[in-house]
Amino acid sequence: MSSSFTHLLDSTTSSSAPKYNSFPPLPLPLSPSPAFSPASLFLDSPIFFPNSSAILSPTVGAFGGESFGWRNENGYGGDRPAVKSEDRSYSDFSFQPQMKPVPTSNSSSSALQVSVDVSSRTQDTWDYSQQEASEFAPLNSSVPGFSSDQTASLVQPQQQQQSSSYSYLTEQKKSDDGYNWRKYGQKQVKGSENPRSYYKCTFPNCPTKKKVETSLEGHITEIVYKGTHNHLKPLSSRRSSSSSAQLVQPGGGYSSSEAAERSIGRMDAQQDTSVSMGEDADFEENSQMSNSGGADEDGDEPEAKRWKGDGEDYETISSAGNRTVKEPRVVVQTMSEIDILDDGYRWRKYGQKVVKGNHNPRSYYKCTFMGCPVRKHVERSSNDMRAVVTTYEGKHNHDIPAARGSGVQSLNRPMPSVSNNTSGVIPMSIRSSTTAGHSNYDTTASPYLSSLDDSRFPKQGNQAPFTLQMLQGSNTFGTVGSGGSSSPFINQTLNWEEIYSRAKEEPRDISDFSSFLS
DNA sequence: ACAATTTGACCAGTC
DNA sequence: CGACTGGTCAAATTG
Repeated sequence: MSSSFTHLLDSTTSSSAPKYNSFPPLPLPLSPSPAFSPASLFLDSPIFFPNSSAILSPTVGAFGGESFGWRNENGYGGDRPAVKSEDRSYSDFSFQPQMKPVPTSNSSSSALQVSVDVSSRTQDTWDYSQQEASEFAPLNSSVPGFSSDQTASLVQPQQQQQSSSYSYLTEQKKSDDGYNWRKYGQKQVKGSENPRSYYKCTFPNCPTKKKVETSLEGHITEIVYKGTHNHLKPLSSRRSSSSSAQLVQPGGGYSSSEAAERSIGRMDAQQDTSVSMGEDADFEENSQMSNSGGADEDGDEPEAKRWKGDGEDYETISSAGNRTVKEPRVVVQTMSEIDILDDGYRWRKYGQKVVKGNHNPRSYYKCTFMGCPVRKHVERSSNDMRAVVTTYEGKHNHDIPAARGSGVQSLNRPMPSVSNNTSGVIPMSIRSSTTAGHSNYDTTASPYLSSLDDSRFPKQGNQAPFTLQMLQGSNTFGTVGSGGSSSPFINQTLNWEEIYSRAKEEPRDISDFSSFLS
């Protein structure tokens, strides 16, 4: 944590105001200068992805960032409420215990908005501490043109927080972190007497959600973010409505912010009907992920993510070090493939269920390797009986068990999984455009990707040859970072919900895929 | 009349 | 297979 920032906050914040710890200094060699070039950011950033696919796709970071797993981060401070993000490595800020009871979503910020001229920064700082470090960073790095400002802000926490002398009234009317949120649910969860409230970012198509637990007294005890904002913070002066939300254009103005937004937005498109197809089309045309035969967007759950209940709690899987990343992966295989296909791991079936929208039962499996968190579920596509959709969640923390018929395995293995690094690409993974878009994979796999192109890629005889391009396309939206990545920015959770929803909702993907295979 | 919130029902996933 | 849980939806309610 950057002690300086923290101190600043502490010293400037009134006792009644929540205090946030900032993220540790970011390793990004970014310059806050207006002249800052997104391109340079992209190239110079430590989080730059070595893998070409990642580079090629502007969406990698962006969408990846969208990932929807809930990110949890524990606040520093023992008694402080914990702010979580899926990636536990991001620990960033905490609230003061003495925070007064305020509406869950409005815990802090008020003061921030006071400083108009730096509103964006102010907010950024705040957000940053909460989530942007994790969420935006990926976006910035991966989306050319995406606001360098934000990134810069990460590096330079501003002091806006000082204005902490805000009134609660103000606070209550504004979102705590500079974003506008809409509450869409509240529930009493087991094991805690504190009610949990669910919020969605009101910015059109933004997939970000957060859940906030408050004590009976109204103190926020925990905040968990899910997904990444695909836009800049709304100007403080007009935060009121989602529709009116404005993008902050920091000083040099990055024209790309719009593009970034758009591209990102696509992920959510499904979620939000407001997204026009035309935009989508544009997006694809302009984006580098065009080839995707299936790539799609979104991160976690952003687009369409919605199948009902999408917000499931994703299981977080620890990848390397502190990070926990959820990574749903969807693999579509034809029945014939399935017969011979074995991913090399051993699975224990622990459940089966018929889910809405597909009368075919979905089985649920867990990897039997001790301590391995990976799960998968398999179901026959409702749209194409020849296809089976397998969705993986998590990364194997071990190598493939001793072969049981090794030869074939290597060829068919749908998901390469190498210790923590499975992330990346899933060989064979076929993702429809939509699916891909949602993908939450961790493309971090930079190292992974590079390996993808060859050995890891299935090259079965009659199987459709997957090209690197295809892989890239599929990964395009993958989430950034994760496994093993040391950079907090890189981590993103997967949107597995979206992947999921897409697989279910967009038959076309599956069929395309099938045809592709056949 | 409108927007935001509340709240019971529904769903997917897990046991 | 059914019970349970957390997350989401969406109608009803509130401001």
